[in-house]
Amino acid sequence: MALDMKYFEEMEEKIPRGKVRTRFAPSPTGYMHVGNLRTALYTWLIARNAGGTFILRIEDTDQGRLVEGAADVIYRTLAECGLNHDEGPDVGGPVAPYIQSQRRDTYGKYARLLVEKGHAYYCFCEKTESEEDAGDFNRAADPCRSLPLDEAQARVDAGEPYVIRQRIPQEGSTTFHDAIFGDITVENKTLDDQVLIKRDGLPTYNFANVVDDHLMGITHVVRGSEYLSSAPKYNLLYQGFGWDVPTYVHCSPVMRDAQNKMSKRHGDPSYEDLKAQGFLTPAILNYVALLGWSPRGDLAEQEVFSLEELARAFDLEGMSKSPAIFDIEKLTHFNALYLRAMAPEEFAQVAEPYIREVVKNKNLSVPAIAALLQARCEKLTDIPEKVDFFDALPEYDPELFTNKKSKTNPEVSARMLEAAIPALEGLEDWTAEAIHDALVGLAEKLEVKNATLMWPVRIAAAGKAVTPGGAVEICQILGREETLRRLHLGLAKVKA
RNA sequence: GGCCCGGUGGUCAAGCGGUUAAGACUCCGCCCUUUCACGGCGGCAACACGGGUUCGAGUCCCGUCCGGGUCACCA
Repeated sequence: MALDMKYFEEMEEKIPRGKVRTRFAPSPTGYMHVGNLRTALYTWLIARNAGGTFILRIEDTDQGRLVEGAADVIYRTLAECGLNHDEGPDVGGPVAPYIQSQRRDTYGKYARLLVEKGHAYYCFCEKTESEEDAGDFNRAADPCRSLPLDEAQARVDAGEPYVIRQRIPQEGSTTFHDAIFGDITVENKTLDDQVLIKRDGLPTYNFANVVDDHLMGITHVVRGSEYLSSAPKYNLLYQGFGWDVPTYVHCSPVMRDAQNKMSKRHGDPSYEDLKAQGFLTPAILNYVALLGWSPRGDLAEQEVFSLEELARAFDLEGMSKSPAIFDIEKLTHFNALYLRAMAPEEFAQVAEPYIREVVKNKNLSVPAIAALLQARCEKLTDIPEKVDFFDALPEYDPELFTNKKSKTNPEVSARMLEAAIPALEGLEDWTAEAIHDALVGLAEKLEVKNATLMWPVRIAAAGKAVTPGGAVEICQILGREETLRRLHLGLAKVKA
């Protein structure tokens, strides 16, 4: 069977050239790791920073690991994060298809081409797992390596099962360049004749990757540093085909602690999990971007970045070589920053479901409660436990009326509440200003500091020691009737 | 174990031969104050170790130690 050179020529002609092209190439597992998300982000940033093209490619060559609907998680996450792709399975593009399982015949053809060029060979051996595991498989001793091509071809034609292996030079060394790590050289004898085409006819990740990256015109190959050690083999593959080698960008991993990568298995949160924990997408992206990359020059001090700002500021120079430990506390800090930076209406909108989880009373104003919360929560999930007292006055200990700094105790509190009740009862308008003025005026009249009066009022109104907002805001939100009811209850409690 | 990579406070992270070694998170103290937050101010805390090179080394070289990755018909 002769090679159809026309096919290869046509494939070459389709390749877009002249612009930066990057690709995010996940294998569909059903969830988005934080590390994956960061890789996607960096890949997107490199493309956007250069005015290039960002491509999504699905790598599903492992038939044993297919997960139903897993690709949807990827589409949804990228869209939600604003990491829009210019080409991909769902939007098409000049070098479609973008799903590896649909490119099967391509890999076979290119593998055959490589065999023809002498950089790969058919292998009919069935090595046992123990042989492979022991690492004592001696490539040079593989009889298939030196099998004449026509002989091998005959066996293939006869239907004998085979794999195709890369023929690594026995001598010399291979040097490749990585944008983050610089030049790395390894001895060829430390490389093995890796399988390119599996017995089932599908390509291995390593081979499909090289073929697709070339055929899709990828200029920057961004991936995890776990691929650093297979990069020399990639180089040899590119050279074997006579293709230009892309710029490698190997990103160090996101760790859960000093020795373990973040992983689903250890129960580390995925992107979806973080959202469920009350984190905002832009805050997650911002934090994750800075985990492994830092801005230079004028921007060196900046820590809050929108996606657009990141795209403008991003550069390979700022990438870190060492692994970074994911710190939920710092993510929390970024989240708090984003929460506070929101317009009050916007915050009220995102906070509403969390407020309504515990505040069922429709008479209580969500925007008013949200206003108290905005500077007081770091995650949306902090909200419910902070505002539960609005709906129902909790059981509380009269000891709460005692506070040293405010100079209150049960006796003082009784006196304060007795004075506060008529003062509030007589108010014309139930506004924060009116309540504030009435109470401050009363404190002045009683010749006590504000806190001495405010403390018992707040405790009686809320029934808990720590509340978002002070006595004035709480009373205002509660409304006149409910406030007075609670103050009377408090008075009774403190006199008992 | 072989090969490859990495190593600045607890964490992220500036630094690219000459700095009192930035900044952020966390923690602590103070101020503000109607509790708590927010905000403001201040503080604790680091160049893994040993040799070189150099007038001078966190920055360059070598070694040691520690950590990670990889050695699949998984990606």
